[in-house]
Amino acid sequence: MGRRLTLDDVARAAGVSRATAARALTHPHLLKANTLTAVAAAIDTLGYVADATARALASGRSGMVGAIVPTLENSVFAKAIHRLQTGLADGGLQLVVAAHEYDTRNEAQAIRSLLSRGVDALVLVGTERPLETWRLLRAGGVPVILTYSFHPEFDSIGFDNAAAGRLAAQHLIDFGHQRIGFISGPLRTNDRMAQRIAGVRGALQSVGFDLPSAMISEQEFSLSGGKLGVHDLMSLATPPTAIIGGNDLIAAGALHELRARGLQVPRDVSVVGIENLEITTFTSPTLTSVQLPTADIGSATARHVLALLKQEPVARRTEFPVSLVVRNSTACAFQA
Amino acid sequence: MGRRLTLDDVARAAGVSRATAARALTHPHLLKANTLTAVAAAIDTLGYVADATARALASGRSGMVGAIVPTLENSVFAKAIHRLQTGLADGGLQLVVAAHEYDTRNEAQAIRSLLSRGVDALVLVGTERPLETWRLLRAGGVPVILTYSFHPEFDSIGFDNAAAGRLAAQHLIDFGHQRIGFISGPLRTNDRMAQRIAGVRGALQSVGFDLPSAMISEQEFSLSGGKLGVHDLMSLATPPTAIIGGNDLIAAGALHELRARGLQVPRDVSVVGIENLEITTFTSPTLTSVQLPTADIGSATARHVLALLKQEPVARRTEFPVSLVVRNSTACAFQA
DNA sequence: CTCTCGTATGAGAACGCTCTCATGAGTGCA
DNA sequence: TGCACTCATGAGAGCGTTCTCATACGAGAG
Repeated sequence: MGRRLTLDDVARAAGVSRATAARALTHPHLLKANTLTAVAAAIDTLGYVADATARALASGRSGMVGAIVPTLENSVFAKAIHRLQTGLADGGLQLVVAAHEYDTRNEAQAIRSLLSRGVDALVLVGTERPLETWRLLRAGGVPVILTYSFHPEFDSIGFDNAAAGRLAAQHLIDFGHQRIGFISGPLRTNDRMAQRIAGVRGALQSVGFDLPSAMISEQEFSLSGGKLGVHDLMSLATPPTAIIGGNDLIAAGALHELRARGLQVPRDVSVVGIENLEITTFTSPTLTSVQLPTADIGSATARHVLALLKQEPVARRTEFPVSLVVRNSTACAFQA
Repeated sequence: MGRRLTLDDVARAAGVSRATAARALTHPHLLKANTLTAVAAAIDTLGYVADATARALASGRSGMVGAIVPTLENSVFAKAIHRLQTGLADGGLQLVVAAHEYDTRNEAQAIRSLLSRGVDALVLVGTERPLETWRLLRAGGVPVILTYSFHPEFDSIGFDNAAAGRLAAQHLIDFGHQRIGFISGPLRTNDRMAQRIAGVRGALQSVGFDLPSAMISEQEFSLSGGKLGVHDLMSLATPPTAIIGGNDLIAAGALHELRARGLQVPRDVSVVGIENLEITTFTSPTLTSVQLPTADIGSATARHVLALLKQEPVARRTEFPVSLVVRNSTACAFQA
């Protein structure tokens, strides 16, 4: 196949210098109309495609954005990453992804790897990471965008996780519930979940109740996680009258397990989810849930990165609202 | 912060030439033990990190692998991509992802973009794409790995989609069902779904029945898709006595909608899903489903790419088995 | 004691682009 | 007609590696 086509080939074919051919690609407005078309024609007939690597080396911009998430298997991240990718692609940027699986060492490793690759921006999830990693980020010389949590020092795009917890709890409190259980996802390196718990606890405490640690069951983000969580919580001497799931999958699993145990939802136990996935309308009863702006985070992050790289002004902080969607899994507590 | 640290800095600090410093990184066995340690020490104290871009330009290998999937929002791809990414990372490779959203033009665009980026390998889904795109792939000069489908010309890793359909259908046929409906996912640019349908049709035809096109409802890959599909199929003059969902989400949605319509599953209608997600054990009744090797495909693809780049011999074709997991959503057909 | 070979290192040319600076051709004004 | 100025293009030096080729140094063979 001969060697790769280079800009020199294009230049020769178009009868111009390499510099001019290059300009046709990167600064077309600097060229006279007919030289531009000549170069364009040459590019077309030859089928030339610029080498992004060489371009990156010479320009110092790679056209790539790195994103490191806990896992792609969780829909909350899969959806956001999907939107992020398509949004970036529209702006001509490529997305490089990595999953750290809730391990800060993997994350640090991935950050190093992406930085050495020269990504133009780095998208991370959450704010919980060792000092050394923060140092790495500051020294990276690359814009860092934090998602799903907020940080005073870095650009952040997310929502108020505590409010999500508070909203769920307040709804239950309004129904007269005092003993609320929380089935959380993995808590290791997961400030989002910690904040949701804090929100629930705050709501309870503000009306004189509490969320003791026995009322918190740490599980996987899955239907089975919800099931196991119910097993935990309902085995307590004084089991909760309402349960909040760390996400909808957990809540749906909890719903299922409660019914399997012969308990009626919401008559015996109320259940609230967080995320407001499609599944909330397919459970029985349908699941009250806190709507999370998952897709918004992805597209807003894409827009943010694009603006940043175009040197356009951007808000350092974007916070999307959360809201409660009431369905049939919640009702008044019947006091014993 | 001063300028970026380069190999020359390392060489100077270690008192060797740049070539030697470079060798310490890429061909350490060529160096005398003490020069190697000297360079290693210099790298360590300076905190040098090689510039992957420059390395890519000079070596012709980028250390990046491109993957283009229809969407990351479908768990079948999210899971495989997750495994692919972690597998590649273990081998020091970075994953660049793109989603084409079932549009071949987006896919071609993404392929071009990734090729220009110099990815060392390209992972694609399915075999349905315009001739021009195939030409692009052949001319790309980069190993291409096809997943979820097989192709005689390119390395392929997947499973037999027709068998998945056949397995589901045969199970229903064994239960005496003759009129089987299929609620498929999007059919555009989706040979996997077409093959599953072909498998169902083949099984039916081999026992003298058929799968008329009226018995196929094309929907989104979602719970609602299943719901709408049931709406379609059960409105027929002679509705099916069994329904196969293009994936588990569709099947679960169908299950839900059938019950909402007062039909009992499996007494009145049997339902089979494909993928065997966790949700199959949380529906009521639990959902019979065809187990797909989703995660296997991701990790096998990672291994395949790694072997390919190390010039190790690899099987051109890897096919994982599919199997039927029988649960409570299927039973004998009651003939009218 | 020379000749040859192998091993460890150095020198410097790529890799394919971008970008600064220099140059030449027009343009408008005095 | 000449001068300053702008606009379009060319020349060539990087960007930070890798890799080929050349070289220096020992060691073993004749």
